[in-house]
Amino acid sequence: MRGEATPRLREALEDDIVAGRLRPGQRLDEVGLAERFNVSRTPIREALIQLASSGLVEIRPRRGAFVLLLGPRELIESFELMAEIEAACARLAVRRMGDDDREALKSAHHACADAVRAGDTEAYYPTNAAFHAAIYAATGNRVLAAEALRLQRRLQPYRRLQLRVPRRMDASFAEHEAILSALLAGDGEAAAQAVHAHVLVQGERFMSLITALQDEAEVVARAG
Amino acid sequence: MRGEATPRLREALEDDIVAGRLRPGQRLDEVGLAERFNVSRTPIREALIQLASSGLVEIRPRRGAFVLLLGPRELIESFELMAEIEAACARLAVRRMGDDDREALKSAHHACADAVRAGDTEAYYPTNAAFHAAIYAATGNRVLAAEALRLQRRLQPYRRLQLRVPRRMDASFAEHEAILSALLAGDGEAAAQAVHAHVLVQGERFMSLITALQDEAEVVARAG
DNA sequence: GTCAATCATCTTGTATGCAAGATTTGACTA
DNA sequence: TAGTCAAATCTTGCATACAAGATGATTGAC
Repeated sequence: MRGEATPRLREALEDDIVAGRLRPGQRLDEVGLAERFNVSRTPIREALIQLASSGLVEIRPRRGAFVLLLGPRELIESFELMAEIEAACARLAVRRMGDDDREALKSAHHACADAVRAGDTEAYYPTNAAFHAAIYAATGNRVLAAEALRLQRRLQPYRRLQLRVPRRMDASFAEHEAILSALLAGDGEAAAQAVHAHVLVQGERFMSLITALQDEAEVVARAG
Repeated sequence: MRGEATPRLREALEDDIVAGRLRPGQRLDEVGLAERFNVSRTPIREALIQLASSGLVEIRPRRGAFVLLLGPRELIESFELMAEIEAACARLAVRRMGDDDREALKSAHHACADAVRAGDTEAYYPTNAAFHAAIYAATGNRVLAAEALRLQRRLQPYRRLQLRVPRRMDASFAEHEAILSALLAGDGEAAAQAVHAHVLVQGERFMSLITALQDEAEVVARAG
């Protein structure tokens, strides 16, 4: 049990945030978390600091830690950044991917297809994330892939809301199909543009959802 | 003491690393740093964790913290990521920058010119960084700009070595000039390509320097 | 009855203590 | 003489303690 508390806590909290069990805006009480995980405040603090650095948590000095709540502007900007990075990934992937990368892409796409056929929105999140991750990996650039993954996780809580939009899952999957064919056809520019649009459309359709989320989170923040 | 030890320590250590006073590969002893800054190990640890998350320090569990030493592959990959992000910045900057952004770019460029005219390599680092930062800011996307700045700082210790190459400063400045004209002319694609090449060339010319640095750092690591 | 100020309480930020793993040193053996 | 194993030492990781700022409640004044 010695020497692995902090990483374990970081992963547990990260999962809670990414999976939506901890909502944006919610306060993260050090003592409460320490009791819940049966550790002292020290490793909790260290985990929170790491989460703050990776952009999932916001630490306000002397006021505590909160699940990061991105405002409308920051959300749009984050999705724009994500779109640019994923487009770059697509361009590089076309130039460098090997047969194993191609297989991984197809396999991830099929997993998405299963979720869509089953109409299982909940199952679509991870398969969707895996499809995008397969593109990152196909670049052969681990630093780039790690960076893309970091941003992906940061936005995951908000994507989750996005997919509540009716028919969004089907539209998303159709876009995946276009991306995949461009990638396999070796058309880097087409793949880049398709990915860019695919990511950006999520950010642009957010405005109404954001305000709803903001209200919701403020209630949570005040209640907690 | 007041509640500002950790941020102060983080900035101090970050400056030391970025400025090259702490070398890549060097060990960062918690007790030693605590004594040097007259604080306990706690804020030191928290600062180190933050630096690790932002990619300047590597923490090996139970073995201590070290100034991050990027290997050849990671360096190449990092510069490629930087090139992609800066290219995206250039594209967006062309579409969105205002007159104040244009002025800031010109002003930063003139500061670079001064350093070049004086042949002052040491003064060129910050002006060069400021010129690039002006491009990030001109995108109007703060999230993107913050991300670009983070990567810039991460690579700063290595850029410093890069500029030791003879005539590199002049070549860099000439490339800046091409970038600036493309930006001011409103040619996003040209600006993006110029920036991309400008950043990537630094990574590609590194191979010989890297090995030198690796040896140097290993000596430091063993001596310390 | 409402607003403000002060005081009690709670929470964070830093210091210190302690145990377990890592490193180093020294002795013993091949 | 070189290599290996073991014990002592050092360092980290977590727990606990304490002080200062933030929050909230209560009381007093208007």
